[in-house]
Amino acid sequence: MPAENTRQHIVDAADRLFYEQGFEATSFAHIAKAVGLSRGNFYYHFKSKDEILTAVIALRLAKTRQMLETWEKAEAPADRIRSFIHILIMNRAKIMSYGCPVGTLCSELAKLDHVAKDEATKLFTLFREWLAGQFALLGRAGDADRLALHVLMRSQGAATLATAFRDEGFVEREVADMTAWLDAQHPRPLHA
Amino acid sequence: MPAENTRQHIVDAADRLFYEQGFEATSFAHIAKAVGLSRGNFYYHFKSKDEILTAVIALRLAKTRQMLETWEKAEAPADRIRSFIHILIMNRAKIMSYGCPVGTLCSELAKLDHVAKDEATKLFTLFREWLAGQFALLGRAGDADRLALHVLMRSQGAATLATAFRDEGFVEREVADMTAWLDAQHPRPLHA
DNA sequence: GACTCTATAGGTCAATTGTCCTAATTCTCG
DNA sequence: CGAGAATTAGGACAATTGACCTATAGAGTC
Repeated sequence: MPAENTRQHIVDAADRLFYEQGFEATSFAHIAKAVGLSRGNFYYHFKSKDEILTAVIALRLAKTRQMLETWEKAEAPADRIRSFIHILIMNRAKIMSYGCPVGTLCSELAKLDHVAKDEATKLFTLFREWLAGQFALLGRAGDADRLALHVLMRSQGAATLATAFRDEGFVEREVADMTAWLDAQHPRPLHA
Repeated sequence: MPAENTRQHIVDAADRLFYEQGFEATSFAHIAKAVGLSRGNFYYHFKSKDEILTAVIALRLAKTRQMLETWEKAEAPADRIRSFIHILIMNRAKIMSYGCPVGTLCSELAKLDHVAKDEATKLFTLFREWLAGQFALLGRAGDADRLALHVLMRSQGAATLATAFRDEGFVEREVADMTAWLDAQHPRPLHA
């Protein structure tokens, strides 16, 4: 029982630290201190640092799926997409400090040419396919994937610039722009 | 004479390695090996790793200014902005492997809460102000900065997704989209 | 040739890295 | 309780990190 608990604590701490400091810059000692565990004990739960990374990515995938499910509660696909866009507002404080958790992780793993980089990209794929599904429901099945990538692209760009300039007003303006763009994609509400 | 030469070699190698592997992941030994120099000798040219980073950022700022000057050769401001947009095409191979040199550096330094992070942001500011200047020439002085940030945002988003998905077609489509958007910003060519 | 300044090599330093091992503790269940 | 498994602590490992040091080679000047 405490085993699964400890494991979860480790993954939670690693998840936070990988986001705030980056994967490479976060050491076993950092995670151990955050969890209040001895360094040696780590290797009972995880055989390597890469294994922790895999667990963190799996956790993020699960959390993301859960978040997407929550957004499905909204009736209108456009409202669901708005939920996605509004993460930028909801998490603006953390984004201005550490960027987008998905984008920065993928970029770092790409530079390191890490084995798990494709696994991390699945986080993007999850959003991509979900967004495409919503655009299809909006009657844009023909270019749903293109539109999904467009929304992803704008979110990523906004997050990167938000981190660099630390400008809250910029984030709000970009979200407003993006929402306006979204409305222009489905002139007649609910035409599905 | 060979001193300035060696120093330049170090900065060039560090510039490349910081881009390809990231700042944190690049060690003195890596740079030394790349230049073919002994590790110890480094401290004659640079007192610390941060000092090399400062030199690299200064180099990139200088290179960027030079690049912007080159683009000014184009008569029409819209063509100049198109030059900027086309970096995505020109450097697509490297971008798909390592992302945007500016965006990824700023993101990494933000996570590390590094002293030089504001200095790195100046790279963005350079593009931002130059782009705003071009939009002003297009008769959009009123919202020139907003438009400049928009172009920067799209470039950053496109670069991040290009790295994650390694999709060359996506980059080309985004550049086409962005160019179309640009044309829509100045209906009458050269209205300045 | 002696002197000075620049530049380089190579060694040393403590600290930290990821990894592994063993001994001890705690827990579970018969 | 007691046997066995699950979990933990703490140390040890070689390798690497950024940083510093001294000795020396080289070039140029007086």
